[in-house]
Amino acid sequence: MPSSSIATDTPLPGRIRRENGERILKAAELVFAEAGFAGATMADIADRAGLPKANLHYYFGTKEELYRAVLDNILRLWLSPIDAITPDADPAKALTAYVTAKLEASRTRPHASKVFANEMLHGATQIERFLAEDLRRLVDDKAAVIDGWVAAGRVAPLDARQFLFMIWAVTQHYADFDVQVRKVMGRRTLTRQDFAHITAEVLRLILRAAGLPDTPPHPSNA
Amino acid sequence: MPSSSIATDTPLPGRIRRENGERILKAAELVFAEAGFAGATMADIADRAGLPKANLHYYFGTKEELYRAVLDNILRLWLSPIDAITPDADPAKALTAYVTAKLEASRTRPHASKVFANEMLHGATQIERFLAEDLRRLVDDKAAVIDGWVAAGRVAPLDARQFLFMIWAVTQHYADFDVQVRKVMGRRTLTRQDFAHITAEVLRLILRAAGLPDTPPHPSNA
DNA sequence: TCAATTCTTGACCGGACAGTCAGCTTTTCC
DNA sequence: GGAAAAGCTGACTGTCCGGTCAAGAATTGA
Repeated sequence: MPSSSIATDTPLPGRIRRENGERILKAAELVFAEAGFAGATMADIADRAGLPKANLHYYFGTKEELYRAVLDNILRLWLSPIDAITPDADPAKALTAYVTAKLEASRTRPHASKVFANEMLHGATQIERFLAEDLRRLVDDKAAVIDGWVAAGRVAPLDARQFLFMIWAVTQHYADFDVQVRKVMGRRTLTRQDFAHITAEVLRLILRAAGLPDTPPHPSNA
Repeated sequence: MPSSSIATDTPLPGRIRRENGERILKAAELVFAEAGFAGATMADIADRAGLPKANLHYYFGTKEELYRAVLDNILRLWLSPIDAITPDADPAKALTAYVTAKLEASRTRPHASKVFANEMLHGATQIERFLAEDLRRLVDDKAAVIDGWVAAGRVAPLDARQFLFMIWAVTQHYADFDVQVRKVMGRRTLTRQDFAHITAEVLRLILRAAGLPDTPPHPSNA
């Protein structure tokens, strides 16, 4: 649907490849999210992308290659919002920004979250290295930042790694376990309003867990 | 392996059925946890149970029937520890008991947790009714209890449902995403000691989220 | 002991699925 | 305009897997 923009109509070498590649990746993310790697079929992905199956194999040699491409996209997406956590940021503001961004990702990209969760659940064979290297480094960094906050008395004493796990677990829960959330809350779907409420309540819990005072969101003019 | 107890050696009608049934269920839980429903094969389950494949179909007609039996076992297991949450319990004690029990379940029954998570992730088609009826009722009940605590000023203001989701998300995270936790913490496996540490830190966070004072665990003689 | 019941299992079947390929069309670039 | 490159696809194949079955072995209960 973004093909209605002006530039994409310009015929350029590689245009077809890029457009179809993206179409396939999008369909694949959806199908992998719904069915998992094993349960997904190339035929189903092809149908949802509106392309014949053989065409998928023209762009991505194998199912596993396609799956890895989907995961790559997701990992890139995954890491960025944590940038909010920096040594001299205000802890309450930084955590608010981070949690809000993670919940927003759960709302707008639930399929990405589910593919990631599924990969974890089944042993993370495709992204072991990512976890053990990139992610570990990142967590070490951010844990050091939070430790700094603790040492400076800016947040209450806590284990920074478990605190980060908690933020991940809670925010991704609303994408990964959305069925459970919906059934228990008696909703057919989770609306933007539902997510606004959830964000406020989750922020309250997480900020309080960090020993930060609840700041009721009143329109400030600072 | 529990066949070394005295009673089970006594030949009794139905003994074989029970023993083989349990063996298959145990193997199935493991394989479904590792591979998901679609990725699991009856042949693999049969191998792990040490039985020929045709025998599985004698006890459980179809793969789906076997899967449902595995899920039934898990759901029963899932609900029980929440009993700790009652109107006139001490909130700190009740929550400590609940969180500890949930983390202990993640440690001792990680496969059960993963099967459950996988079922959620892929739309909960087998347990929709359970979620919408049993679980919803239970959550309504327990949320009312927690609301009572809030109204009495015994815990800080919070949305009881999101608070329960948070406890579930965090505690189950250590079973479902164990790979991530291990890789990031640089552990090959999570030991009992690791879990003791995790339990203490998670409790600290959750109790503080509920506005309950941190009580450092010193040996009391009350 | 012996018939009825329960349990066991190798061999087999049909359908579904990932992946291939040869021949075709479209696009690119000079 | 035309050759080369890139893109497309229907038809096919080999494998894997859930499920069946018939014939036999073990267990039960009298």
